[in-house]
Amino acid sequence: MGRRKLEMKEIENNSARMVCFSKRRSGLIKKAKELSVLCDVDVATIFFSKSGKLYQYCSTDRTWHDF
Amino acid sequence: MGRRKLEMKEIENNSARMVCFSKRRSGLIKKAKELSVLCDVDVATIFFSKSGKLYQYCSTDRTWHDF
DNA sequence: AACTATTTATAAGA
DNA sequence: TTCTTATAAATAGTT
Repeated sequence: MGRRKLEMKEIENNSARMVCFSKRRSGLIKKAKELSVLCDVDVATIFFSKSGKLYQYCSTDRTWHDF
Repeated sequence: MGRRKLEMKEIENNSARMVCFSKRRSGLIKKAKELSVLCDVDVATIFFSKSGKLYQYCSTDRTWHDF
């Protein structure tokens, strides 16, 4: 979607890649929430970013524990 | 999207709910793959279905091990 | 952080 | 259940 069709390869420009990550990450989580509600399914999603950050989403809203 | 806007609550009809789960699950995984490629991020997603089935996707394509 | 032109996802229908 | 298509939703580039 969007003004132009994107080629499916890494976005070279740093800020453009970060913006894309932010937008698509929230889009994916929105979809996960919808799927969870519509189909009564639990969904967990984890993102490991290039910069070493970890983002996680879980539809059951459980607390997260590391080892 | 689609012919009509869906209300955000569990789909009561069993076959309709299963069809929706199947479609949206593959849609979500497609989005996860795209995000992974475009933003050079690893993504893992796990679905726990009502019937007890577990579906998982990971962009790094690692093998899956249970405890 | 908003907007909007377009592309994409998908709910119903075939 | 697989394919189609009308419509809703996501989002790339812009402001």
